[in-house]
Amino acid sequence: MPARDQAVRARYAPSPTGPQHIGGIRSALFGWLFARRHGGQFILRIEDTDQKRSVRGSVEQIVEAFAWLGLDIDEGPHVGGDYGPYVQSQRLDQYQRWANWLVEQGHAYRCFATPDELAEMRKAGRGYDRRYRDFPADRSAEQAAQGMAHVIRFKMPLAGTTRGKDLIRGEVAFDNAQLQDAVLLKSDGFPTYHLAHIVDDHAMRISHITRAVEWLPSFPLHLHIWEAFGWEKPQFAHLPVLLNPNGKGKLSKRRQQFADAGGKSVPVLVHEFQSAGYLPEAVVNFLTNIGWNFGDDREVFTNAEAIARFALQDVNPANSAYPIAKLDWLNSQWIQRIHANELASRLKPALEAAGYAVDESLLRRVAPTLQVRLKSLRDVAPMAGFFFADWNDFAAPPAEILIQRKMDAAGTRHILQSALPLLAALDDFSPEAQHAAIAAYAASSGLKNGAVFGSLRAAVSGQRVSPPTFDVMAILGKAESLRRIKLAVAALETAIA
RNA sequence: GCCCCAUUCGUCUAGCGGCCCAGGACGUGGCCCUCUCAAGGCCAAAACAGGGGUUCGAGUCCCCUAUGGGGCACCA
Repeated sequence: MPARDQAVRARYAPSPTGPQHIGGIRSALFGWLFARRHGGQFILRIEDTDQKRSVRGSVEQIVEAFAWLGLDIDEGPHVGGDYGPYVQSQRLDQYQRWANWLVEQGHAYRCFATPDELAEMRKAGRGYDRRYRDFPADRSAEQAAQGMAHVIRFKMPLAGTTRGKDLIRGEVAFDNAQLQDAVLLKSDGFPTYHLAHIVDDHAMRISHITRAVEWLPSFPLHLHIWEAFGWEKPQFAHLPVLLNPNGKGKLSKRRQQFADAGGKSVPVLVHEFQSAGYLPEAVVNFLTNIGWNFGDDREVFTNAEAIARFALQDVNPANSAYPIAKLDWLNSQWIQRIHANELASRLKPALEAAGYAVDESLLRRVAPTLQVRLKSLRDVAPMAGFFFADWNDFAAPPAEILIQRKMDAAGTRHILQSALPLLAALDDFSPEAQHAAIAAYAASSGLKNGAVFGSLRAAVSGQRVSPPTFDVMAILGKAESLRRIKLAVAALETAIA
């Protein structure tokens, strides 16, 4: 059991195509957990060899997403490292040099087929027919020297079977006759993924390639390229992917509606989780639990706890439907789990976003009452926003809020008027003291607790749903609580008159 | 069309030949607790895709079929 293995280096190598998608993050997370488990490094490399698809600002978004989730990166374009640059468009000379080396060694060849010719071949049903595979070397070099447009293709074996070891699936086998002579270097001098990632993973000493299953079909190609270079191969793990919540198709890149998720808009981009009020701890916990499990039936665990147990061999090879409903539960678990003061500081932005000017010491007193009743940080505004509105502006809520079930205006007014002197008489205005006084009143008056407590709740909070009434009053203070109750009494007077 | 990978409750999963008339979790339903909303506790319904093998014994191994996912680009 290697607690430390300096040789372990895993990486996340996304294309900079915009906001970070949760599917990509999940793949990255498994590589990250693996690296951390073995005391290794986790590297970020930007694969921007397709100029058309690159989106400005993507790197910043990736870095922000990882920072928010608490996944630290050891080397990358934003932090540097010994094996940079970590952006492929800055490594072009490497790819060209190695592509030419493969041609010289006879492992690859120049292909002068035009786009029209290729379209023709595709139309005919089969792929590229390898027409330049045996093109004489001298003519090939001559045409290239004349500046004739060409790509460099890899010479795949024409027969036999290629076997590879996948850490998750075990041995996988492919019939070489099915494989094509893939393009390594495009006519614009940019490499394809196939060439670039191998040159980089070798140069950056990557020990374990963790990537999504869609790469499995090109695994044999990559294996042959590694062999052609004569480089020591890393280990491979092809990770399962996330499917839409209904299990149909890969999880969509775009935010969208899913019937199976109750018509709710399902978050898929990292910033959507943040703005929806999910805790990063909950999001990471959620993702870690898909395709991998803690091992002792525990569902709620920290990153550190997961790291201590993580193994790629334990990853479930099957793709999974995106179990988004579980995230709400996990989020509420995490909201209960963090310290109340920590919750307070995380709640502040949500309140401010809702337009409240937040008094931090007040928020610290309110936070404990919210801990068991928030599913999302965003729920704080409807539940407890009233604490942060200007108290001077407080107005009694309408009668339909004040009057509880099976009660009328007169009865409600009577309850509030009776409570007033009882509360006023309390020297200790703690929730417990209030509860004792009011519960005694309810019992002696023959009223249900619900009717009494509910009337008070509505009077002081202005809401039907709120944190526990006596907690609310304790936080508001005796004077403010009494003032609000009197306001409610007055409102009911006019309702009756 | 060809190739690859996968297949346990609605969903996420445990299970690596006997400990499984299949366990946990979310969700759902019920009960309890309860000042609202929650949280919490208890209970319930709910699955080994189908068919062949191998074996004393199969959810676990093999084959076929079905279904799902992915790939077959000068995208990654």
